This record gives sequence, structure tokens and C-alpha cells, in this order.
Amino acid sequence: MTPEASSVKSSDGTSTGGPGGSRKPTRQQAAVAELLERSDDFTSAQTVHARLRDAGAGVGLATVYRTLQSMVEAGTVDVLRTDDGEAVYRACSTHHHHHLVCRACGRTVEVEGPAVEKWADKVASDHGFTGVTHTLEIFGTCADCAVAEDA
Amino acid sequence: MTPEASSVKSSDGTSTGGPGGSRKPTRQQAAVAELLERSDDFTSAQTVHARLRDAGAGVGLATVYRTLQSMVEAGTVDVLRTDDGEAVYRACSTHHHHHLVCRACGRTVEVEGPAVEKWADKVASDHGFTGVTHTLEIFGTCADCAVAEDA
DNA sequence: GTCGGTTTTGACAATCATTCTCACTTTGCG
DNA sequence: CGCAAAGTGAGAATGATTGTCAAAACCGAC
Ligand SMILES: [Mn+2]
Ligand SMILES: [Mn+2]
Ligand SMILES: [Zn+2]
Ligand SMILES: [Zn+2]
Repeated sequence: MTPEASSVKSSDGTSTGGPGGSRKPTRQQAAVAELLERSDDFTSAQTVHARLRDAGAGVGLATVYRTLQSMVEAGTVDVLRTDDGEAVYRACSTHHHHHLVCRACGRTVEVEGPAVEKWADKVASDHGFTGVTHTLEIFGTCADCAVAEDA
Repeated sequence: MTPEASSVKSSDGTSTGGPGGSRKPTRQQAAVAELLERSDDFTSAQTVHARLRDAGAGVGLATVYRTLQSMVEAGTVDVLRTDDGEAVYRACSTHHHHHLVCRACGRTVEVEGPAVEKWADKVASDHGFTGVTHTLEIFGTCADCAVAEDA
């Protein structure tokens, strides 16, 4: 009922912790991170888990979820929801950006639009809203997939 | 794995059908529609179901889901996903627009930004993408909820 | 008004991503 | 080494969403 509840950080440094708090990453955490680095498109937790298992060095499903969550909180990974509600993750640059995603192959391009940022903030403050954030994704068929589309 | 797969319509008029195809709405369909009309914020299927039950004229959960889905396809209702993946629905105007949503109370304002529309299309075509669509939502705390925030 | 075919409904079971549990392992450190 | 904190993972639990399918509501034709 309350959309977009993330990006709430705890103020005291004592609590949260969680994986990757500051310690050297474990084998499992490194495996998840590297898998994402190697992939250019958004990947679900289930897929990450399956790929790692197939690749030999398996990682528990719960650990995959935990690791992805902490990476999202750390800002090193972006997450979005597919049309059917599945969360998908991608290693992204750390600065604010959005995504242009191919519906067919998943290829993803990071895009920026300073004008859009300002517009969103203005619209919100014009309506008296504070603590403003936004989500913006663009979907389409990439050139490669377009050619392959002559059935 | 493939985000935003919706908006695929069937070409032959014989198939789809589904609720609300063109027939007079049933009591159940009307109840769901009216409940949404009456509410100004995004509401989950589960909540719609509970509200209707409490209001006396109950509607089966499966029917609530079916009705909401066909309303989305018909374009009379917008759907988005909360941070924890739950789908929420809202009766909206039929033209293209986006939403400014209060994180605290859910109050929602429809907003438009022609410049953003053009920007998104241009970014996509610049990268060779076709069949472009986009999603854009703005979140914040509305003025009312902001005052109530002095704990 | 009755009748057969079509559509809709809803109780209930099945799915499936995600979260929870908790005993076990690993790590950090003196 | 030995203890405490942090991390792991197999399996159970959760919960929204979807599938099933027999009964009910509808609808036009007789
Ligand atoms: Mn932005
Ligand atoms: Mn738009
Ligand atoms: Zn593609
Ligand atoms: Zn509010």
C-alpha cells in the first residue's frame, strides 16, 4: 500500500551491519558480485542462484538474496521489477541514472537526463511534496533484436 | 527476466473476450470499479477484496483479480508495483500521464510532462531502440503528512 | 417462459518468489 | 587454542497471484 519505501538508512552506525558492512567480502559475496559485473543486463535472484550452482561454486539461495539486498543498500547494484513482479538486479555505476532496456534480450543502457531530474523535483515541490525521489525506466526493442524480428 | 511485457493485444477480435469485453458490467465488476473510483490512491487487490467484503457485497478474490486485470487492459485503471512487489491499482484518466505519490498516506496526483515524453523517445531512438514505452513515478511526502511528522 | 450455449463467478488448490529459522561454519582477535 | 560475532544454507513458512472447475448468472432463440 505504500510504494517506494526503500532508501531509508539507519542513523546510528551500530545497528544494521548486514553482509558487506565493511569486512572483506566472503567467497559467496564475491561470487554474486562478479556474476553481476560480468552480465550487462538485469538478472533475477533465482537466475543468479542457478548460474552460480551450474558454474560449480554454488551459493545458498538465502545468501544470494541477502547479498543482493545489501548491494542494493550499498548502492552498488540497481534493482527494478519486471512486469510480473520479479525483482531483477544489475551492477551499475554509482551515480544517479536511469535505464533503457531491451524487452527482447534485456540489453541495458544507462542514460542520464538532468532536465528530467529538475522537472520531477519541481513538479513535486509545486504540489507541496518533500523528500522527493523518482523512478524512470525506458523500454523498447534494441537494433539487434529488431532485425531478428522478421519471422 | 523480460521487463514490461504488457500492452500486447491480440489481433483477431474473436479470442480475448475477458470480463468487461463490451457487455453490461456485472454486480461484481461494478463493485470493484466503484470502489476504485471512490478512492484517490493506489489500492491492492487484497485490499479491494477486503473492503468489499466488509462493505457487505462481497466479491470473490479471483474475480477481483480478473476484474482489475481487464480494467488495466482496457486502460481505465493504472497499475504499479510497491517497493515490496505488490501490485496496486487506481482509477485514472485515460490519457498518458504519470503519478506523484505520497509515501506516507498514498495520496496521488496525476502529472504530465510533454518534455519528458519527448526526451525518453529521443534517448531510445538515439540508441536504435524501437517500440518505445516508459514508466515514471515520483514519490515524496505530501504537505499534510509532513506536518503530522513532528513525533 | 423455457432451453441450450456462453460467460462469469468463487471456493479452493497450486505456484512461486521471497523471507524466516536456526543449527552449523567461518572469521576476527587476543 | 578458544570465544564471540558474523555469515551461511537447507528447509519451512509466508503471501500474493494464478489455475481449476463445478455451479450460477446471462442471453438470445424458440
Ligand atoms: Mn532521475
Ligand atoms: Mn510519460
Ligand atoms: Zn535486444
Ligand atoms: Zn500524505
